Amino acid sequence: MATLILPEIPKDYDAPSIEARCRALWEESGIHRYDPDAPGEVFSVDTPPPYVSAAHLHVGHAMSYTQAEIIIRYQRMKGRKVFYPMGFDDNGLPTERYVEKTYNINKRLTTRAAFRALCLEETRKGAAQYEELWRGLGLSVDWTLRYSTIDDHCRRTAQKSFLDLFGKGRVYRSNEPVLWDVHYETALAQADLDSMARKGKLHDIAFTAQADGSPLVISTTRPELIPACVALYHHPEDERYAHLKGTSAIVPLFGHEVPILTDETVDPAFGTGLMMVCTFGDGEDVRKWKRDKLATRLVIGPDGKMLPLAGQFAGMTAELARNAIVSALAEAGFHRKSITVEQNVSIAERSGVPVEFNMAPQWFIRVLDIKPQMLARSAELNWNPAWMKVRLDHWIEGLKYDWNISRQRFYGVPFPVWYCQGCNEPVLADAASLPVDPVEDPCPVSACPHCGSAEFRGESDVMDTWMTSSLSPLINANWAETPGRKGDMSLHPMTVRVQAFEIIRTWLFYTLIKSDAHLGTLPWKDVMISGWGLNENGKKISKSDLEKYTDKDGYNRYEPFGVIHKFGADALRYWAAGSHLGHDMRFNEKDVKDGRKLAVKLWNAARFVLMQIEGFDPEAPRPTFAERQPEDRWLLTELNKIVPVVSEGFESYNYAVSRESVDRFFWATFCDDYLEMVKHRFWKPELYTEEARVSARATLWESLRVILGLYAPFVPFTTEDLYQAIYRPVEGTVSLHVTRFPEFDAERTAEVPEMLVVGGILRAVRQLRTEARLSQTRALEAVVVDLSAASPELTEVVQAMKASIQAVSRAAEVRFDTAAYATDVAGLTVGIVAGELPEKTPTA
RNA sequence: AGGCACGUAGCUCAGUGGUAGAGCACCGCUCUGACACGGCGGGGGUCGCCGGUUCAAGCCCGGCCGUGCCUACCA
Repeated sequence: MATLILPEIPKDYDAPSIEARCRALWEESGIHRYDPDAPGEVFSVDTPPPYVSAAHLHVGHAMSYTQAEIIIRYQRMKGRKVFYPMGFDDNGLPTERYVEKTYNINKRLTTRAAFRALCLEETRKGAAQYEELWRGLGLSVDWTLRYSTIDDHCRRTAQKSFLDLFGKGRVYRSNEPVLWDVHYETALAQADLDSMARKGKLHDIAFTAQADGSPLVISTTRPELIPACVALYHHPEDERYAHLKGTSAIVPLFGHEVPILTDETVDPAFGTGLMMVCTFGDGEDVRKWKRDKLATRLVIGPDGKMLPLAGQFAGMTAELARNAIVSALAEAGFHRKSITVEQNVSIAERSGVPVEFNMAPQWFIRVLDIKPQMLARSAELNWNPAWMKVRLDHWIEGLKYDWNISRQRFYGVPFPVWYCQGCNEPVLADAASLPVDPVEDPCPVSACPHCGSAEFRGESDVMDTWMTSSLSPLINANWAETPGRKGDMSLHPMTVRVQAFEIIRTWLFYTLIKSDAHLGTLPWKDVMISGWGLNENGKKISKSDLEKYTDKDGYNRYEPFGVIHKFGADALRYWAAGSHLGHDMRFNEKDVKDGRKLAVKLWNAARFVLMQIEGFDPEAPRPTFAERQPEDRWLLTELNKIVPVVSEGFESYNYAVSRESVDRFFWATFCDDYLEMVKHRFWKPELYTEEARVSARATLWESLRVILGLYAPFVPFTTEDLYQAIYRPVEGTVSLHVTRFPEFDAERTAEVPEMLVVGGILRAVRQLRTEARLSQTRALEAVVVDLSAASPELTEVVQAMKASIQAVSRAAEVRFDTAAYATDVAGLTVGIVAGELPEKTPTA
């Protein structure tokens, strides 16, 4: 059998060329492609479709996507059939605004189809940038499974979802007070709200009792809603106001009469204990309005300006009207006092302006009735980390409104609905015709089945963007049965949802709703929730962070392409694996340098191994484990020990535990100790048998291979490139990433107690060298071992390990004599004899 | 206001009952035949504070303080 000619590995670690080689290999070999017919269990991943128009990519994105991908690579190496698609979200306000701005177009002069074409074009550009980053990071996405929430398949799926929910009675249309964004002039869902703390003024305002003209003082932070006042309330047991029961009050300035009612939720201790209820100040007003059938007096319009009911204040913004009304009240003698208070106001997440209520017919998905069911679904899910579950549970418990899915915007997935102009009944699209746009497409029926009218109007509202993205598992599984689309319903439920924590209440919650409503199942078995990569000050990475901090090469510190360019993709990935799942992590370049160091160290360790094993034939029989040298048995045992630890870390999404374990072994045990020891066998052949070298070569060959496997999910480029050069010619597998992940070897578990002695002497000699100011590698005349206090067993071990002791000491001989320095082995003391310094420079 | 997470060496973070850890930074020594993007050694912490349980607590329990996030109708 011919000896294998081992390859030369370039001396310098060159990340860009390594990455280029690997990317080409992965692309050509198609190893990331999902093959439904392959054997094995499926591991499918529902990963966030980013907003392409947002395009502010930073290292935080790289972090969370990488954390998930590390697990995916592991699962692939465990032999699972990986289904890893990538989508892009191009619905919603961000895209609409972006395209409007970029092309400077007037939406009223274009059609949705034309607008959609522009969005698709922008999506294509934006997605290309994302794709380049994902590929650059080594994400093993199957790009043939790509989807875009604007494409026909996704629109079809979203519209099918609507039809199905309509058929099941889960969707309804109603003219209700809805949360309203006065900036973008659209309805919102509860999940689209944010809150903002600010200082406000609490005003005491006098109403007038209808019965006797006495003043009734209420406290309000929203005096501009006084014209909208429809009732006063007090607590039913508040004796101060008991006599008002059944009477009414006159609203100051505006003069209309409102009833005085009671409600348990009124806090008698707040303000005067008397409150006004308006159309509509908050959700509580809406609740009382519904329950007590109060009058309706809308005073704030869809654009946030005061309506005619506000009288002289009509046309003002609510903000302006607030001050103007207070002044008018003061002049008229109704204003009593004002105090400054801290208040929390609800704002629209997208526009940042305080939300108002508006009334318009909207489509809703009924969710309030299934809160307990959703909490049960939450409990069924395998949450990683487990404590993220309460975030969803709290959200579900706090839900107050059904999910409003109507948006009064131009662009998005249309509702597949027309309305009869005669009786206003909705007519739904045919399932077979999806996707449709009712603004442009004709109504599927020629006469209304209810009233016979032939006039129809297509719904011009579009769906909430989450209506589509909440279907990602069903988009992937081709629930809509789009022809030519990969994937089928055997993929649903998927294995794991991967996302960050801030979209638990939206993406995660809505997806649970959809799979439950459509199919009565969970959308996935597991969820993996990542934290955020923060800037150096521990804050969210902002746009200005991405504008500042640019170095002389033009690379921004938080910008992933720049980081990859400077340190390599593996370095950035390694950094990403440093935070425990779900925890935020501050980004520092110096921490990325650690990743770079690891990659370089791996490279050099591999080069070293190749140098030492020259002449090794990987296909020839190797010594059994029992036949190996003690150092070799020890190394293989230590390596074998970490394999289950690493695997269990990955299985439970705790990649950080896995990384730490491999790191400790690789740096300390393998490089610092074992490689240093094993050198001697090759450099001092006269002290060792050929069997000892054969044992070393076999051990180096095998252990490097396992190390590459263990590190493969973290640093896929470096490990792959080394695998290609060293092991592929022997093993024949196209890529390291489709080889089997290292497995625990039940035979390689023998402890090697001799190594405790050798290790103890190694540490002692290193210490003694430092104290004597000697280089660690300088040859010593002798290492002195004092066995006077040693047990017979210890003495025997020392004798047997004499060559190793000499090796780790780099000493010309081992002397048995008295010595003072205590090792960490009981009964064993050592010393060193430096001897003459070798002449370095030639003598004259 | 409630919930969750966090508070461990100058910095970033490990450490789920048994004598305080890593990396970076710092101070020495070392350019030795894988690697100076390296190696060896060292200094540095009353583990936020106060109680409790235990033979034993950074770790468990209670309370407080601080930070971040989530939730919340105090009009």
